[in-house]
Amino acid sequence: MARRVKQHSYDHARPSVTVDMVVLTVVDLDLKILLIRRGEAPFLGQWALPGGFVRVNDAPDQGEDVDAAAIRELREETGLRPEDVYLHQLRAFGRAGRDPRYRVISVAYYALVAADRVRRVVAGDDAAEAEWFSTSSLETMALGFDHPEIIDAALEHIADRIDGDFGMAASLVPAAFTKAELRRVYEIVTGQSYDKSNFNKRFNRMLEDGLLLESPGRRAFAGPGRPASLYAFNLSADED
Amino acid sequence: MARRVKQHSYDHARPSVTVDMVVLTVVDLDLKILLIRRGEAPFLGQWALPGGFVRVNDAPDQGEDVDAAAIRELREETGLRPEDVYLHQLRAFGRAGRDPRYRVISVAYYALVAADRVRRVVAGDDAAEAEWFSTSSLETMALGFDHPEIIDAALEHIADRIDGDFGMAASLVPAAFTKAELRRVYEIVTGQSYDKSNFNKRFNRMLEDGLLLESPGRRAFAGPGRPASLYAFNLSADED
DNA sequence: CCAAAAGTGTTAACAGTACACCCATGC
DNA sequence: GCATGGGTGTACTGTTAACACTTTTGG
Repeated sequence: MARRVKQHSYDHARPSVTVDMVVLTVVDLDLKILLIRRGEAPFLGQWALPGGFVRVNDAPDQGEDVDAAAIRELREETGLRPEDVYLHQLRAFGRAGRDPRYRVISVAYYALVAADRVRRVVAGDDAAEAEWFSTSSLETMALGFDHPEIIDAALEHIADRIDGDFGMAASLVPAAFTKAELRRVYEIVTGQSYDKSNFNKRFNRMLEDGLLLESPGRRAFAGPGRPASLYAFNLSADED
Repeated sequence: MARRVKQHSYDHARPSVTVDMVVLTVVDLDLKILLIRRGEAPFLGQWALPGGFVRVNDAPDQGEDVDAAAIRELREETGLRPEDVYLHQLRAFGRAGRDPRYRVISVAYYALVAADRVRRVVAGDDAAEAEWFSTSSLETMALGFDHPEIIDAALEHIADRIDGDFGMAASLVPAAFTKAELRRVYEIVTGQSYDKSNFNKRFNRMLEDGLLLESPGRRAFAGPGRPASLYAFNLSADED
């Protein structure tokens, strides 16, 4: 086994590193994911996750943080800033052969965003088109790379954690929302159904604990039934 | 912004990618972590996490999977095989400057292993020495790189998840163990204390559910008190 | 009045908590 | 016997789950 590393040089081959973004929003009682249609090989013309290379160099600044690359890609492809979303690193995906061209290791992130904060969807410079798809329609699509695996892992991770992390639900709901809207977000993300009364009891506890605030007297706009009260997350409160 | 990627070549700079291993075991009522004393720059002579470069190339096989690199490093530095441990990817650490030499992105893994499965500790070819340290003694040590951050993230991740993942506790306990031994593992990993009676009730439920098996009639060896019964995890049962 | 959606109350089952107590063994 | 650790029982409490019910709006 050869000695691999000397003091200020290296003789091992390096992989490319990318970030892949699983950007999700809830709209029309459905969980939607942002995909881009690839404008380049490989998988030209197929849908795939937005993302791109982490910009690195060896000296002196070494380029951007991997987290910064995720934030940059998010802004380039959606116009969203990190304070508008719940952004979290999922994990690295590093199977050999996952990119047929050359060795690429990808760090996957997911971003949860409320539908009313989605301003524009801009195709980046390696994307021809961008579009929101229902996550339930993905099975029939031929996505590029190992992106189906990344998406599945992200959806499972989110479904497992949203019940214990108010920030996740908060990021998927408009600034002012009704109890029913919040409940539907939980139902859509986890796939479970939540009893209205029992959910409201949890909701009321969060109000008492100061995690939620009543949005001043206003009510949701007209529909067939009784108008609902509006609430907002208390962003200055600590969770738990 | 320049076009970056053509069909079968690339013109962007690449980072090195390493795996870092947080290898933990419980011994003497303490959670211990395996560290190696670095035999090379940077941080020569300081303690750091075991790990090494992911071996990649561009064609045709592209080298080893990142997961395979973690398994290889584990075996090289501890002699442990993946079936002897609970091995899990934590996440990627990719801050610029985390390695002072050149740009290195690291994928961190943690491995939980029972003290009786630890056979030997072998220093790899870039490590001079290897030793187990109490995790509570790390604050006073000057570890290399961003390894304190990685270790903190791993310990927090494990403490948050061990209560819901029997596999983690199972990997930290010998093949046959007593209720008290298992309880102490939970206490040491989470930092909480568990009421003996209440823990036994959970334990007995796991017995009824077939997740645990009574180890035939044998008893733990001598001490001042009453000998305890021995149990084993039912590895063929599905968790939940 | 009726339909639809918001919101409340009631009950039983279950799991977690805090204890007190008994059992088996070495010395 | 007594100290030490293993093991059980009980009463209290809070949370969840299932379901029935009332309230407020538009048509």
